[in-house]
Amino acid sequence: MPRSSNPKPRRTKAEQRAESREQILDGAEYLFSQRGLYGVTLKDVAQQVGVHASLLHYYFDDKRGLFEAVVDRRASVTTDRRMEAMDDYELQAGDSVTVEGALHAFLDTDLDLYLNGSEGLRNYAAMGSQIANTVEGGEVFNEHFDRVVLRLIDLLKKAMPDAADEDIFWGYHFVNAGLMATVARTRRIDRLSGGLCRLDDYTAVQARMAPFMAAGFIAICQERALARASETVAAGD
Amino acid sequence: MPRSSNPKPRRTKAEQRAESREQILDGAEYLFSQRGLYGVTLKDVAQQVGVHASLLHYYFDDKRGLFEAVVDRRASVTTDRRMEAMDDYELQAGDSVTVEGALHAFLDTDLDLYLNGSEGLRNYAAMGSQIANTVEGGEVFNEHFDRVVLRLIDLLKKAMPDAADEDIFWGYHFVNAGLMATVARTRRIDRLSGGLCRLDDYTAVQARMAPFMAAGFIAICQERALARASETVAAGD
DNA sequence: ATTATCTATAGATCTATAGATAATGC
DNA sequence: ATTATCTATAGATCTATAGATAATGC
Repeated sequence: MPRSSNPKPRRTKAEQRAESREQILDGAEYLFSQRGLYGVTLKDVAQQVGVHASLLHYYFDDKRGLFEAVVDRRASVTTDRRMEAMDDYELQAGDSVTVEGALHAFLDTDLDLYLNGSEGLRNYAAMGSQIANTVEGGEVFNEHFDRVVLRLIDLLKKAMPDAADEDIFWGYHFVNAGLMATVARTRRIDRLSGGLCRLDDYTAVQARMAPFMAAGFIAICQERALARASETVAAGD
Repeated sequence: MPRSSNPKPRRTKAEQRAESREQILDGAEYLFSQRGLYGVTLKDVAQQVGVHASLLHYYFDDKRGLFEAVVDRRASVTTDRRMEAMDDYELQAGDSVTVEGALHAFLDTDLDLYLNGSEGLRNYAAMGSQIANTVEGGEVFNEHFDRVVLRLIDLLKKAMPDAADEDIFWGYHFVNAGLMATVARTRRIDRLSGGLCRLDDYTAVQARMAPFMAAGFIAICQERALARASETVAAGD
């Protein structure tokens, strides 16, 4: 029942190729976001798209090739946008980079993309949050994300020059967790809150996430800095 | 190579049954934590444990039965412990419940259990964090966790009587995300930090998580409370 | 006599490939 | 003539079941 039944409009082969690839990637992205990598068979994807299963092999060789193509299609687009947002912020903030500002730059681009973006982008994000937690699948994503993370950490160090690296990394751990859980869109928060919160209410998330995380950062970085200071005093040097 | 080759010590049938069940559950728990629900076949589990695949059907009927048995074995134990910890805290704190205190009660029991506990418990937690993000698998867990969550929210409302429910739920969303990401134990933070942070360093996590999240809560609850107040003033009533 | 475990196997499903057919491109 | 798509099928793997065998329990 997918598969348009109206007579195909004339297309060049290149167009046809591109369109078929895109449709297959869309279908795979959607199914992977629902059931993870192993929960989806090539046949499922073919059925979802409305093409024959062997066509997936024609375009993507094998299952791993298909998965990597799904990631490659989006990864550079989204990471580029985030890098840009952080570059812009740094330029604009000059010497007065703040934790909250850096986090807004880091988070809001992604939240906007994944909560307000196309259905494909939303599926991609949900897929990522599910697979990034995986031992194997995680690697495919992390190689794309590492540079974005290190850029954020760089900004955070500027905003908190006295903080210990350790504390900044721990803070990042919590930030990333919140981001992943949000774009996963499992709607648990919707259910728990009885509809009071809606996970894809971008404005609500955007208004709370950076401030929440910024306060957390400042708390642990200051607290630990004080603890270190008093240890030094107690040690007598 | 699993499967002890030394002559079996004499055991009663009930003991044998219990031991076989446990071993199968351990193996399944481990494999599910590594590759998720769909990434593991019954044959994989049988091989891991060193028994014949058909034995899994004998004990657990089918794959879903096995999965549910894995969850059932741990779920009530861990949720009971957490409920107890929160009850104890409330009793001890009396009228002066704090956000950080409530979060310590909520988080540290779990962190202790899952970072310091037996290998089985650690696997269980990693499995949960991976599967809770899933559309299907999530349900199995959430039905156990809901009461723990609502208990925490109850405590948080006591600590912040002026906060909007909405803000408390959003804060919880971030807390839970951090907890899940921590017990998932993918070691991404270890890699990113170049070994500076270790995800299973219980003391490090315990010292930072509740303070981080508490500061976040207070930030968004106060900020939003102020915003509501000024809206009211602006509206003139 | 009952229960735990293993053997054998049916039937379904999955990945992957070879080769046929249908459409576009010169 | 080249490329996109489909048909047919091999071979592997998976779940599940029936029935045989080995061990424990009276």
